Amino acid sequence: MSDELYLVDGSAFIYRAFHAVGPLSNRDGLPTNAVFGFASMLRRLLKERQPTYLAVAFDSRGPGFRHELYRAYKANRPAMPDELACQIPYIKELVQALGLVSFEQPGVEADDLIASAVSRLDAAEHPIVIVSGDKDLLQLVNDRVTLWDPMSDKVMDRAAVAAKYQVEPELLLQSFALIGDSSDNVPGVPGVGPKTAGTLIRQYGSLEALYDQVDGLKQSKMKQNLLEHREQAFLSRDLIRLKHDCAVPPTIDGYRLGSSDQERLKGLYADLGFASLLKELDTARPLAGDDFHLVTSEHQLAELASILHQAEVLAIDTETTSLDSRTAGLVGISLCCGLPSCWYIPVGHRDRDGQPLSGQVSLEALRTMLQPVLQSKKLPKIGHNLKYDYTVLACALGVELKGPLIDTMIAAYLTEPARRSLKLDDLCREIDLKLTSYGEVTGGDKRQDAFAYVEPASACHYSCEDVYGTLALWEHLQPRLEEKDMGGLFHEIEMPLMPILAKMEMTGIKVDPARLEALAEEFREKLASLEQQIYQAAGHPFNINSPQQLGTVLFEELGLPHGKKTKTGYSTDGAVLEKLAVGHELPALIIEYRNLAKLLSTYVDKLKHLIHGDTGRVHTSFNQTVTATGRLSSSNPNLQNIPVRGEEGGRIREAFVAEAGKVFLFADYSQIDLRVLAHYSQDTALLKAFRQGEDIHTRTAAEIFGVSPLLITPEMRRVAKSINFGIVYGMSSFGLSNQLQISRAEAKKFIDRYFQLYAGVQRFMQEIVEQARRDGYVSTLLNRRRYLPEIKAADKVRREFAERAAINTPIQGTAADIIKLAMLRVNELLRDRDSQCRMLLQIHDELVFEVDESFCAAIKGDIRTCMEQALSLDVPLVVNMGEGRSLAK
DNA sequence: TGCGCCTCGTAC
DNA sequence: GACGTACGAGGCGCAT
Repeated sequence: MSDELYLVDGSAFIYRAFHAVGPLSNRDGLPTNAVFGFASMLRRLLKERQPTYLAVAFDSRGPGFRHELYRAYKANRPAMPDELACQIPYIKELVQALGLVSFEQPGVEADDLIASAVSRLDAAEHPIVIVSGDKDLLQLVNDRVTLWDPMSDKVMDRAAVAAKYQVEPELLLQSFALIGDSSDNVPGVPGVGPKTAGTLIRQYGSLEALYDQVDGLKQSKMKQNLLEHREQAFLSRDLIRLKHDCAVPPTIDGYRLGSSDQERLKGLYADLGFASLLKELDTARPLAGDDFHLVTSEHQLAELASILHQAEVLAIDTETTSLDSRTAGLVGISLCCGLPSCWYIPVGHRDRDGQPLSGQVSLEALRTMLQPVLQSKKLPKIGHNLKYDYTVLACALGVELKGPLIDTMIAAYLTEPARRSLKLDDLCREIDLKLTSYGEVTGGDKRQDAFAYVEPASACHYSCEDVYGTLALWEHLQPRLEEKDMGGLFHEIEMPLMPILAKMEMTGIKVDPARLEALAEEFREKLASLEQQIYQAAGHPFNINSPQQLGTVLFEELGLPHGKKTKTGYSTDGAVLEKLAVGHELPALIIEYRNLAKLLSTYVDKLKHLIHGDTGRVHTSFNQTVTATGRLSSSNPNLQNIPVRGEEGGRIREAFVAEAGKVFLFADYSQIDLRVLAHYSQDTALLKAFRQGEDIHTRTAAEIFGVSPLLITPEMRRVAKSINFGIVYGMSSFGLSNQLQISRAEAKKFIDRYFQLYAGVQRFMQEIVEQARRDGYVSTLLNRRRYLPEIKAADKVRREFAERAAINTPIQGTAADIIKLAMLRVNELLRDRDSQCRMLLQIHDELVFEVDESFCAAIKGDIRTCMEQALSLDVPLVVNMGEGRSLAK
């Protein structure tokens, strides 16, 4: 950061930019070359000089005091062309958006404003750089004031002025008065150029002194010119003399750079079509990194440890050999217990041949020295995606991170779950921190363990930046969480949940590879046979997996009636095929083929590859920052969508088996969504149904069909069940008619009847949409938020989508809150009973445990109680339990 | 070859 | 266009 004040001659640069940059215009045909040139100049200035103080001065429009002195002043200048004039407002907008101080005053030029600023601040002896190419401003140069022309990158200081004009800058005005300035139509004295003027002024010191003694000059053409143009010389001096008494900020603080308005800049650049500048907006200020320390010895590590013992907070980032935290090797760890000091401890860096580098710390020393700090229950630990580091430290170092845990990724997610990126560098960019990218530090090395080959010094810089950014981010996010009253949700639920999820992931679930293999073989055989039958029925081979080709076969070649269409062609989804199956053999074959192909590729084959060699278990990731509603998600593999319906689905579940001597214990909430709906809506009928422990679908059927629950047929119950589900999702009569294959009129009758009986539900739906419109967001019982900006969209499709989300999110999200609470409670219950009972999976409304056969009966009731008592609603929460040796139950 | 989007299908 | 939340496979078009 430079301490100098930069005074930019804005008007001069506008002209120079206009002429220097070739023709350029935006999509609307607006000329943009001057704005672009101006923006580029400022960009370079800001980037290269990183000024703390900067102001831009502009000429005033219309004639000024110099015109009053001399009508011909600048008379030789053509008027500003329209193509330039129309760009001026954009340049001023740019300067404002950049957060720069700017001045403009009636009747005076930019030079005068700069001179006034110099005069004011020169007294304070503040160093000043005038940014201009205009020689008139050289008058202002002195020991602390220089002139810099960024175009030519020339700096004019006192010495340079003296060399060029043979006089000190203080005398330049006198000299210039004689020389004149043809570009401004300032006359001067004919025949007098820089050399002559320099000589004269050096000798006499001023115009007055010169003319006092002009008689003494020997007779010459020059003397004659001086005498003849005496008035002109004095007038020229008045024209060139800069005004020093304009109103400008009196102290340096008035010139301090404000913060730029990124949104405004984005809008401006977008309007002007400045793609390159737009792109660059994303590159914020890089970190200086002068307080980043590489720990190269155990002695230094000991010193660091003693500092950390005093710490009140600790940000952590681990660098590893793999994205898989369970198996990753530790390469280094960076720590920060308060900005800006950060440390990097290298432990696993290797040379090109894979040999360990010297100047590192051993894993053992790291563990010994840091364990007390890492396991301190008092010291808060901050990380970005801390579950990753938690797992690495547990698996690679054998240390369980303790203390209040703080994950900035989760914090950012809670404040705005719909964010498109939760990556550390993207979030840091929003607080104006530019972090080095992983690709930059590894030099594009694509190996999984590329980081191990990074020089410790570069690794130190990179890793310290991350940990610095993480702490800075937390300082930014913490108040935002509090503002939204989400501190409780964050500290009491999400963060304590994180290590529970980490342990579930580390534990994994056993999968029997032999069963999978047998299944794979069977499926492959069936698929091969189906494939032949399909080709036969179609008349020729084609790619069955391509909906496009399938559409051609079904609807063009075979001429079957096509139903709905997708954006890209005919729909061939299950519902369509189902209808076609009555009239032709092919659709039925496709349905069966699709079913098996899906199971084989997504589950059987995929799972086989994910079984971990030494444990025979698969380890999913439970993602805590993905969904819009607060649910968890599961990936690699997704264990939340293992098939459960259908015969083959059950066969896949059979491949998930409990360890010898153990059984799976299943605990799932009964109708949690509808119970939450009852609580939210306070609907009398719904509350009553749940309080009396009735079968809700049968009850609903009885209501809408107007018969005794005893007379409800399975078909009637199915209809009621569809409605109950549909309600939670904001389904329309169209959707219901589709779902049940009934007419829209019939579907509408059912829905109307439903709302008659459950009027409170309808009121809730209206109110929650209203609330979303008013607040811009909806909340769950535990204060989780989802913003729904599109609830005000003019586009009906978008708006209605947001309305359905407004209805569904409090329900789905509250159910997610409840099961998270339950997981915390159950975790307490099972504390220190790891060997007897471990939580393995969460599937939205269900928890799966692996329990000692002998312990199952004893713990079952307690788990049920934990879950049922997780949160007190106005209806009871009911949990169904089951046991089995496999997930097939 | 790699990426993003589309369609489809699985779960709750 | 029409039912909310996810993950992921395979196809396909496009940029590299």
